Amino acid sequence: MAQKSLLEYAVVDRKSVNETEPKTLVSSVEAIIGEKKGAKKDLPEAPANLPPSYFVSASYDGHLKKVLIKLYEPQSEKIYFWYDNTGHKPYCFTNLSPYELEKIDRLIKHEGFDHFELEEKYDPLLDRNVKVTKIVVNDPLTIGGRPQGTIRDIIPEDFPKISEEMANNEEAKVWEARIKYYQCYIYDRQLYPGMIYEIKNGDLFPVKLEKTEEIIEQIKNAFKDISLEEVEYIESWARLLEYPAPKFRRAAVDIEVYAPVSTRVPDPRKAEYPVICVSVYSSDNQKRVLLLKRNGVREGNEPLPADVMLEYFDKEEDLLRAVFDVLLEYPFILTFNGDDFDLRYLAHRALKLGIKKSEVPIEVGKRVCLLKYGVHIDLYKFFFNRSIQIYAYNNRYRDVTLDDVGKAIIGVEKIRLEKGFGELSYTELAQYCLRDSEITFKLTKVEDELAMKLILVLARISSMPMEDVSRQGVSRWIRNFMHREHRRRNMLIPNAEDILAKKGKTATTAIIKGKKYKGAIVVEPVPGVHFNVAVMDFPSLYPSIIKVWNLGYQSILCPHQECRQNVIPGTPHWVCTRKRALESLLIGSLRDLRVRWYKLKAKDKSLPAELRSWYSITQGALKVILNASYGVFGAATFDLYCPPVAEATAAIGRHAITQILNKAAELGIQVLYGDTDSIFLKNPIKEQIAELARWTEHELKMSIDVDKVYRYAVFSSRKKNYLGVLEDGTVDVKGLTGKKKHIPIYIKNAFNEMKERLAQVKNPSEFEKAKKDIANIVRDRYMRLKRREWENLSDLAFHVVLGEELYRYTKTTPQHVKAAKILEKNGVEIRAGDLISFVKTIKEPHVKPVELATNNEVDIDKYIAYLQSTFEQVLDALGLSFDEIIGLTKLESFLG
DNA sequence: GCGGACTGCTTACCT
DNA sequence: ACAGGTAAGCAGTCCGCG
Repeated sequence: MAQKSLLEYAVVDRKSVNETEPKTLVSSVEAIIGEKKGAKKDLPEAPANLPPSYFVSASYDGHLKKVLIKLYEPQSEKIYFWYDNTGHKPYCFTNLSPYELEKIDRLIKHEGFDHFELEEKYDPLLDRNVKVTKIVVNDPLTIGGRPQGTIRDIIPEDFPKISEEMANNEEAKVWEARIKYYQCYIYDRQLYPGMIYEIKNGDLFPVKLEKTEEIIEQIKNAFKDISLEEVEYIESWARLLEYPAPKFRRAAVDIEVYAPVSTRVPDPRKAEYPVICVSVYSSDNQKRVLLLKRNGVREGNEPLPADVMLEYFDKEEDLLRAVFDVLLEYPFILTFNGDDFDLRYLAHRALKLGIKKSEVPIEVGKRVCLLKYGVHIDLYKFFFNRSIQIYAYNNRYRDVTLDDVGKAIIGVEKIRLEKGFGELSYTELAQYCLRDSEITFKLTKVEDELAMKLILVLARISSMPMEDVSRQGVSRWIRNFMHREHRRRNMLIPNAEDILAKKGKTATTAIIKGKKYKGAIVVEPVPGVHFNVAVMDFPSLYPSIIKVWNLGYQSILCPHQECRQNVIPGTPHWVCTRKRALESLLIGSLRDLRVRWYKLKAKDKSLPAELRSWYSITQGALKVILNASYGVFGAATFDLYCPPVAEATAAIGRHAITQILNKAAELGIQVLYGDTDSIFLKNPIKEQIAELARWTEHELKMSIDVDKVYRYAVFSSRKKNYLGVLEDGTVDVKGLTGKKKHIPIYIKNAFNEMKERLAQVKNPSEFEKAKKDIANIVRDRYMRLKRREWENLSDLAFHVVLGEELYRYTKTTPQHVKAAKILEKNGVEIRAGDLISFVKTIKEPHVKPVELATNNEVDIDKYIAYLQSTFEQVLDALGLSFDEIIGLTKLESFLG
């Protein structure tokens, strides 16, 4: 019965429609609708009515000159298209009057030019309203995006030629000319990607859910103590975060291409070799492997799961068409590196085989590959994102490869191949290929579909389509929600160069050479073992500072005379007392919502598990955004780049922690260590902690609380290097070499043994025995090294990421680069980002890729030195010496 | 010509 | 394409030294 209504909402890719090839389009439409006859041949209308559906994507249709919104209807699990019907057009702003603009021929006669409108907007840099002219055009490319002849270039180029007769000294300026048109549309219409909409009589309406609205009322009530303006923001954030997520019907796709030289990856732009295998692994339990029949290939007898469908194709073209059917069927398609390889290869290969462009359901872009029907998520891009890697997945994976990410997150690794694709039997190939799409799919399934939901939540926060949010970095997410709010409040979005000209200067000196301003304070640790250590910290210190101190590009160094007394400690900068900065409000409300609602709800055992998991995902997404919210102001690539804002934030942070340090001393508490936003207190009593918290709240207007208590902590004399054992026996290791992921497992294993032993220590008296055991662990590892006892040479390998392309190392040649160069000579393709594994050898150049090395060339002394330095970081704090531990051994072995 | 002191480069980590 | 601060190891350079 759902089928019938589907016909009404005919799902159609209008983008592919053109005069020459209407028929092929219709057939793909029929495939989607599942109806062979009766489909319209002319341009079908957008659905007149559509039940509640998720806004998952937006783009611009160059043929229709309209914004296209893709809606995912969760009942039918299909994508429906909605085209703008409001007549919204692209535009930008200028300070020139229409009268002046009339004189610019290239503008007036531009084929895309439509008309002018006069508008008044608030200019946040001047803190007053300004009159601007809105230049409305028919096509986004008229404003920008082409190499020349666009409005954003014409105006500054041509105005000086006429300005004399205009008797105007003003500089010609253009604003908001670099915003993607579909984003502009989303902001103006106040649409929220990721949220639920319905279509009624052809119009798009947001859907309200009563249940969710009730929760939002609860949240508002929980924030009765703060200003109305802030509650408004909290409410709108909460709405974006509380609305439920759908089930995502999706399929992971992976392809294998025949390659004559097995070490060389085929070029997806040339697509010279046949696609020999494609696997599909979907949320509706389809496991398919499509294989190309080739001469002389064995059937093979590798075991495959019983529910796998193997499909053989005589012609490659048919295989590709079958894959395209998959791309037209699933609303969400997952790949790992599909932008650069799988989808790109498929598209080019299809054209090469004579398939018409209109029949290829892939939109090939410069850097991305999107789909005509659904949403393509390239998980490589998503997992590559540093913020996602660190804050959402806690640095669990190191190397952004399907193998490493799969191993770390779902415990499934790629199948190792001994031979090239050309020599594999069908079943070997199928097994290999299917594993890849299996991992790809499961990466989005694990932890209650964390990856999909994160993308959804981030799309809501940032007002971006799911495709964009999964591919772009945190600074884009932040920029976009700030742009959105500028538009919503009728604020002119400033040009980066104008912010910089007015507020680009920093006034402090960084400790690190080449940095722009001074950062955080790290307190010198007190070396040794300390029992009962309380760690107090400011939750989200920098976002709190931005909130409390009203920081933002508009408020710092504001134009008002009376604000100049409101100086930021440790800087000559002042901050506005008259007007609230937008960033302060946005980041502040997000911070409060996370700390005071989502973090609590994520831990609330009284909630059903499913809801709790959603809250946990949400607070994680907020963490990612908040953690970056200060840094972006110091990043030149950020559109609202404003170095004094970042500098002020750090300066206030230093001020805050210094004040606390003084207060702690005054209260007679010994501070063992501190870093940026934390202080480690030795054996404090409850009253001291309470007083410190009370004082901070009162004096600094920021909260501080006990984050954790270590049964004991071990400090060396090094900053950012310590070890703490929690009450439950968990061992926190920070910064120590033994934790770093590049060190050989051989050394790491010994370190972990020590860690386990330390976890058992409960009080000072138990320490003595533990010390002996630890000495034994070290000694044992040392002796085994001396005797050259190891199971596998790979246990001795160092693993270092190649940060640059090989040829770019011109200043020095680090060891991993030497190893990489040797690999390259051996025909292995090496690229930036690759993880290089090497062992230290006796002979020049003292390194060798582990793949090429043998046991007897290992330089034992180098490993002993490494073992020593790794352990000394802990041993000296325990009052043990590596040399003594080993010296004893020498004596013992001498005595036999 | 050699070795120690030093600086700079690179990576991995902490907040 | 978020920031600055810290540690470690190695590469490369400078300087003194019969």
